[in-house]
Amino acid sequence: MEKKLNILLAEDDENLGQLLYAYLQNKGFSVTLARTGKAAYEKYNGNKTQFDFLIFDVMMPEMDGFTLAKEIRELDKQIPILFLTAKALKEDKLQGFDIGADDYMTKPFSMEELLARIQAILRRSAPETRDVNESMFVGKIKYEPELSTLHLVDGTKKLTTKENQLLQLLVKNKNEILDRQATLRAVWGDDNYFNGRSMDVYIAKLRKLLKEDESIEIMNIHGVGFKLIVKA
Amino acid sequence: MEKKLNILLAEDDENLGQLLYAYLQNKGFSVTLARTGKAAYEKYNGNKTQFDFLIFDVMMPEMDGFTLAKEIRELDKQIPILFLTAKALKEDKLQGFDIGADDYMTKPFSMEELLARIQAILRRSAPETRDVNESMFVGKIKYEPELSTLHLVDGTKKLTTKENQLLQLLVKNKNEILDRQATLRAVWGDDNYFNGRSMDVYIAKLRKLLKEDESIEIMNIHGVGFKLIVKA
DNA sequence: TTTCTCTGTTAAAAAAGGTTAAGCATACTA
DNA sequence: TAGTATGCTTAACCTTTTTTAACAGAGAAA
Repeated sequence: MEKKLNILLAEDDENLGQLLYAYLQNKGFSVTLARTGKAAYEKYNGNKTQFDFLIFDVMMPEMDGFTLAKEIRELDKQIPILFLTAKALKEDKLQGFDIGADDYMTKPFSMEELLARIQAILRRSAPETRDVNESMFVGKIKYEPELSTLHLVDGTKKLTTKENQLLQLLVKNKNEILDRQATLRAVWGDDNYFNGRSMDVYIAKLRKLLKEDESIEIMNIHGVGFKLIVKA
Repeated sequence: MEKKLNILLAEDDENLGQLLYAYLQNKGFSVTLARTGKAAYEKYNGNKTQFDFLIFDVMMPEMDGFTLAKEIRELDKQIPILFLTAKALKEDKLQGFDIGADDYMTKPFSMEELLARIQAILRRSAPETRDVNESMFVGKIKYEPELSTLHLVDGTKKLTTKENQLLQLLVKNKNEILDRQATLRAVWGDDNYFNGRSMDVYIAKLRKLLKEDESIEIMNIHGVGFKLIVKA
């Protein structure tokens, strides 16, 4: 039984938004529609493990699609992103790919082709990495992000909101650097928070929780961020 | 050193074929050019493991791109295929995706965009899973760059971020000159940092760490940079 | 040689991070 | 409604990491 894939769609045009929403829903996807880039960013941050595919209009109020994608790319290097744009300008397309777009569609486009491109991208993306939503293992420790629970040797530990958000990001960037500033923005929501130490306090909490598995290490990259390392 | 990727390009138009050949070759790919679908099929069959990426014109004599792709898809479900076509017709594109295309470009297109799309597809198909346990030897000393650890005679030494970054660069350029300016940009990220002495301090640190192995030497090339020498 | 620039090394200053505990707000609950 | 538990932030203090300063040598050029 296949799990329904979750698409986050950011499109400010009411009509097109509704149309895409209905079409993709009908094709078996679960779709979340956001009207602005900012709304999309917040929905993404609300539950990072929720989405499997991102479709962003480039031109949107409050936060354009490129900026939005750049933010999210810092937190998730893998998730497929497809841009929609009215402009067919070459530089735009190239900028999109530079950010790490997987594809690019110029309006107007046909629904069928959009679907075909989504499927082409999904076919290529590794399925094992993505369908880990409901439960996964960090080293030997079972982790259920949806339930905010860690299954430790001495029982199940319920994580707090912040602990869970931070661990999700670390896990998603396993063996890669998780940028400090981007994390502060995503979890603590404040750009000018750079002096706060909350994040460090939470890193300490997580280290303590995870230390029963010696193969796990949260390594600091001085001045940049943290890296969750899971040794084989 | 990165492995050169092999592209099989099937294009019957002499001019476009040559142009693409030269461009992709210049961008660091190894390209095999076939003038007909049949020729491409034969080249593919000559050595199936040879190619990493396929680019097919749709309209070609003897065997069209779709038929060619269909044939090859039976033998290899994974290899990325990108179609080139003069037609922008919807049905054509959809037929292409149906066969299992990864992307589709309509002539005329820009070389840059072609490259961007190739890279987007490759980025997805090779989910660069960096091996955390990768280890190597610098002389007799075991070095795990991903874990920032050196295994010295008197125990395991954990390198700091900067020590590790610098050592990685030295090792990557073993027995070759590592340019000073380039290193400053790469590790210290600052173009106009050319007066700072941090790098020299870290060279000194590394020398101290590595001096237990006499076959290792970090040599200064006056005014240019450093060279990590490992005697046989 | 003389002079200037570049490098080697050490020590001290400064910045960033690790950790614990105290404060604060908020929600629960008796 | 007061008391209590919970989650988060802030402060404090200490450690580690990085940068800067200082001075001595080495190398290159005049």
